[in-house]
Amino acid sequence: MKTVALPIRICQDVHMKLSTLGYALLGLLIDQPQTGYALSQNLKNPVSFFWHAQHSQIYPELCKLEQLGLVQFEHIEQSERPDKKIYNITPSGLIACQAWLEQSPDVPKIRDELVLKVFLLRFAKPQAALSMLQQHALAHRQRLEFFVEKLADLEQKEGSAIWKPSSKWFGAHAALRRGIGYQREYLEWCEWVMACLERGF
Amino acid sequence: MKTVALPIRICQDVHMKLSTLGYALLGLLIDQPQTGYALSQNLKNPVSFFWHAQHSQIYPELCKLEQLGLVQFEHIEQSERPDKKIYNITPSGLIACQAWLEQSPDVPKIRDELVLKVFLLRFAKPQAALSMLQQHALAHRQRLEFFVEKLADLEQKEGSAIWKPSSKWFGAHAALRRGIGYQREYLEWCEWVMACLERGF
DNA sequence: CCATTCATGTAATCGGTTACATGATTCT
DNA sequence: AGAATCATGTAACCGATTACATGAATGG
Repeated sequence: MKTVALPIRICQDVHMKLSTLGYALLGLLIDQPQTGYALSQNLKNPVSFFWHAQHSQIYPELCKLEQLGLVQFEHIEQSERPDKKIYNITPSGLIACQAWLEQSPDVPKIRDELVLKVFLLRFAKPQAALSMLQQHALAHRQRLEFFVEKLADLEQKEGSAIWKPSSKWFGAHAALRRGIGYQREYLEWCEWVMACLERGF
Repeated sequence: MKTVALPIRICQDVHMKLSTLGYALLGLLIDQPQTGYALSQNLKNPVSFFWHAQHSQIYPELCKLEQLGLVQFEHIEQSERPDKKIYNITPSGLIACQAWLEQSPDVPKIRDELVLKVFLLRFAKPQAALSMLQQHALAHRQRLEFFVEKLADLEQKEGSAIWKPSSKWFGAHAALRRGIGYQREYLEWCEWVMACLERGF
């Protein structure tokens, strides 16, 4: 039996599997053609409270998307800045991203170090456990405040547009609401655990 | 050139860094000496709503802990079952685990595919997005119900002991409360997004 | 003088998943 | 006859993080 060397396959198959990062990049490129650098800024703390990535992951992923024919780039020479590549999404990239958007993802399994520690709480000194929890609760409170501020900013700038699912700002609005709900609930739980500890053994 | 075989280093340094899984295993071994197999059952879905691992990760990790002197094992020969190794935590293992327990972990960065999809919602067909969300919400509702049932079981079996931080059941109680709060909040958010979609564009 | 921004990449390593591998016993 | 339980391991792979590498311009 003989195998034939296949040419690079321009993949228009909607059912192929990309990493989530790949789809995230496609999604950001629907909005705007941009460089890998700009994409890495978009996916950097704290703008992305739902997905993040380093440039060292983004550049190779863009190469992969390009080889699959899901994005294209234009090389721009610059004199005072390093040259750059502006990436565009292709029609098949758009189709692939939309197909992904319409599939319900698996419910992610939680892996949370603090919950693990609380599970093992009885093996720690109560005082040390309490101050550990206080520190952690503080971090959550700060994140919560950060999200609340961001939402207030967005509401002020964009007004009622943030409520329309077709608007450019709905996505950020929804993500911020998720972040606020998550942090608030987490904080309440931390306070519940601390109250149990203070009520005593 | 000749290499000299170094003796195995028994590490008593409290400040060394293990993976979270390593500490999880140590914590479970404080409770009870047990085999790698039993540990993998403990860290298997759905008993662990906060940390999980496969046996292929657990066996090598136990070797590492043993080489560091944090656990020991006893080889048990069996006739009707495969031979097994029963692991025990050592005094330095206990110290290392307690030191870890008392440190506040970094607040984990959320990486949630559904939130990413909702962020990009305007690029999907509204009908498809709605049914995707309905499916996802259903999965969260089921997990929520599962946790609620588990908590009811625990409460019934162990009574008021689950409220004492020093009790064996407090950890599971707290973890279940966290799971319930998390799923409930998530579900409410899904419903909010769906309501926005239904209210229209 | 030093840090930051723009801009792109590679290499090493780590944590985790999936699959491969073996093999007796017990339950359906 | 086939699946599940007990029991232990290895190997390949993938996604993500950290560090290495370069280099000009701008701002404090």
